[in-house]
Amino acid sequence: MPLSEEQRQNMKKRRQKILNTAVYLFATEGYEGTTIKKIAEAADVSFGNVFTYFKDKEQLFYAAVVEPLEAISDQILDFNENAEDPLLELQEMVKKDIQLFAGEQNYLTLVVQVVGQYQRFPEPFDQLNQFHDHWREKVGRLIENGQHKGLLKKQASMPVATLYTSLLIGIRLNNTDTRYSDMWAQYITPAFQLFGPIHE
Amino acid sequence: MPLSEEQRQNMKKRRQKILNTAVYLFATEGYEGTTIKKIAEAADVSFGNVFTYFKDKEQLFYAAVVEPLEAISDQILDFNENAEDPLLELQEMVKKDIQLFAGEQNYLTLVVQVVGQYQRFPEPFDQLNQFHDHWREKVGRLIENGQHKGLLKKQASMPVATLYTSLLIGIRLNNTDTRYSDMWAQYITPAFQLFGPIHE
DNA sequence: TGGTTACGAACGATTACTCAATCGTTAATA
DNA sequence: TATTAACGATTGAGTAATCGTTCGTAACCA
Repeated sequence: MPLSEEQRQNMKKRRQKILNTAVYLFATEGYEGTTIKKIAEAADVSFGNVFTYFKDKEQLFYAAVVEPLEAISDQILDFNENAEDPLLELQEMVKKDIQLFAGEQNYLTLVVQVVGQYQRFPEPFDQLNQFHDHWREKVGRLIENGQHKGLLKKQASMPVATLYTSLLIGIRLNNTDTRYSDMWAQYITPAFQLFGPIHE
Repeated sequence: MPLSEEQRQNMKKRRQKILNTAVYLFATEGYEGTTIKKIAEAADVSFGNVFTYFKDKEQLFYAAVVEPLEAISDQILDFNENAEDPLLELQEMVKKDIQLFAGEQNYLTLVVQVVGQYQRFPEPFDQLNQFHDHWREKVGRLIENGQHKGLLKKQASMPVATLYTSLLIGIRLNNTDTRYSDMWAQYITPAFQLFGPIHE
């Protein structure tokens, strides 16, 4: 006797609500600081019901770190490393990434925790690390593209790519206020300098 | 009957040992993840003795965040914003800061936690924030110095200064391995690009 | 009625913190 | 110098509260 489609949808929504609440609480109160009781109350769900969707606290944390990553990684990797005009592609990438990082405060705070305490969270850290390597290498190839066309200063590409991703997570860390998203716009031009553009 | 000088020295050492242990454990295991019992064992001190030096866990955490800040802030602020050759001063500053951030893994991981979860730790965050403002403004003045001398590209100085401090904490976050400190050297030159140096 | 989700009281483990007892050192006395 | 009284650092068992997890029961739907 299978469940009705409506019920399966409701359960899916309920699971997602728990997960979103968990992301927020894990991000703002840490792993041990976040209790199942708090999550249940904030998600308007009974205490025991959390365990029907997630085996235990550790698995819930893992899901909170890894599941949102898929949605975000698609946006971050959405640029053409073989662009005809790599300078323009870089500039649009920077603009897009900065806006993205400005918006995603909760989740990125959670990411910062996992990366900062990677010894405590080896499994979710591994997932983040894999994505980070992909990302950095793709950025590195776009930089080399620009260098071959004589539009960027010649220098090792990977350190620059690493500095770029470091810069993004660093800005997120340093800007506690999300509200004034105008502030973020002023970072775009100077951040672009990092790649060593050659102006004629 | 006052304590002898030797005893007061021993107590000072004991306090410092507890504090150093606390920095390490808070950094690697988080606030709630770090128990007084763990700290006492790791510092080779009895459980109850921790409370003779620190009123409670919260005060110990505050001390672990704020006390090392004084030693580090002196090094970070050690540059001349009115230097005759601001380009050279900037370059040396970058080199020094990157080396400093490469070495101080434990404490900076703790800083990342406080900044990332600033709502949970308002008092220590406030201290970090005050120092950060000082630092950024001093860097900003050095940048303006360079711009007035025609050595740096004209642009708003504060966003660049903010990007610089963001970059530093971001590199620390992205490089989990301290051992290969050679790696850090390769960041110096590209990071310097951020300030928009004008080469003739 | 049969089967699955939702619920929350109960359980053992662990937490921060207290406190009465103990230990080590100091300084005055013999 | 040897003895001892006294003071404060040190100790860890004890306390109340809270944690993650389990599980029997209730509620819901096909």
